[in-house]
Amino acid sequence: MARRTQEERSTATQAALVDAAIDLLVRRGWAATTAAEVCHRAGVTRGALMHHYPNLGGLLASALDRLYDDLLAKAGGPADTVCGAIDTAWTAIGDRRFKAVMEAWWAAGNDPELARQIGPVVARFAALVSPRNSASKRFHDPAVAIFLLTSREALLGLAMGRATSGGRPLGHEAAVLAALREQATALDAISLDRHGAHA
Amino acid sequence: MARRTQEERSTATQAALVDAAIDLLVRRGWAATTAAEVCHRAGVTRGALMHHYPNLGGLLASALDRLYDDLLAKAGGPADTVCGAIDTAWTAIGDRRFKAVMEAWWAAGNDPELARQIGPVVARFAALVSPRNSASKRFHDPAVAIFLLTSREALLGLAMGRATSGGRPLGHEAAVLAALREQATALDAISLDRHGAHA
DNA sequence: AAACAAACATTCAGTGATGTATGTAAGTAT
DNA sequence: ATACTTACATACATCACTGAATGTTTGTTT
Repeated sequence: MARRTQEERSTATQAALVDAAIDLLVRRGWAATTAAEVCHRAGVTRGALMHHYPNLGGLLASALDRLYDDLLAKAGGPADTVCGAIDTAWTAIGDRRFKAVMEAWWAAGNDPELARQIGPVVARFAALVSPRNSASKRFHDPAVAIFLLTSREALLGLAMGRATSGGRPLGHEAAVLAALREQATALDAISLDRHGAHA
Repeated sequence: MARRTQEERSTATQAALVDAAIDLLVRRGWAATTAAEVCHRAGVTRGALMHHYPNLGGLLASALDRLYDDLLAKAGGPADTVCGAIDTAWTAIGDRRFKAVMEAWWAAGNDPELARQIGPVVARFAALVSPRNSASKRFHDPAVAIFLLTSREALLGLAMGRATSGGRPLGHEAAVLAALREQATALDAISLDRHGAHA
């Protein structure tokens, strides 16, 4: 470690804090994600955290924000097929780090104060996994819309099953995913007949 | 309040504690369900709690156990149609008190110690909302089985949506439920053709 | 290199939760 | 009526977490 500029130092410790926070949320949950533990894992002291963020909540909001960007990049742009929409949603929801989002989501549901602090980023995630942001006309078909809504709930259920089983996928997870994709593909075929011709 | 027998006193305060615990879990979540707060709402002191239960976890396990019995009675016996299975599951999952179960379930996922204490009762709930306990032969059809599994995940997703929205149902909840019941009814019709004739 | 600012580290006081220990009142047996 | 047990209440010691205040190092400016 030669000489590092101030900005390099800052971004390095911020990254360490953010990574440690996400990892801790995923592994041990919201309650165990304490400032002291995050700092310990990040290899800094609580003074560093308080210097960069107003409080623990501020760090967590920032960490979730970065995680959102990561998952968004991983998922790619909005899909234009039903099956693609399923895959996009599962790319985000099925990621093991998504548990951090659920932890925050769940905690915010019980704490209005916290909801104000991390509400915006949770809303971003809600939009990411929601079919509404897919502007494709094909999704305006009521049958498609309701299928996507139902599927999203099922994917969240699977994610919850994982989260409450130590991160291990449920035994029927693969089968459920396959069934959803099959239905989606069928809907795509129908939809292509109707709307696909005049694109 | 005339003279009460010891047993009456015991059951009364135990009921008060159990009810307060469930109510608190539903309204304010796991973290806010502290021994002091539960006792305050139950109108007793922490001494009473410690007298009847080894610790807070013991009370919560007992409370969830009673809640399980309540929801089981409300749901009725195992259904013999696909649509009935959906309704049965939703009778339990859709109950507002089910949030208490989810709170415990979620917390136990992050705390092995807690998992040992409330693991058994959570497992009972898992079985209640699982299609596996329906012994009907009709459910052995792979298409039916996978549909039930997928539906259960979707119902859990809806319950989670409620829980994280202050208990208010999501806007699309009714539509999703209707869609699931419609699919279930269709499966029942097919299944009746095949197996129903020779009953 | 001196002066300054940013990036940390350390310490401290306050809060809230928990389990235990002990005291008291209500019910039960003889 | 007395001894005894059960059902509580109160008081206490402890621990974990937090935010604030202060001290120290590292980098930047001139």
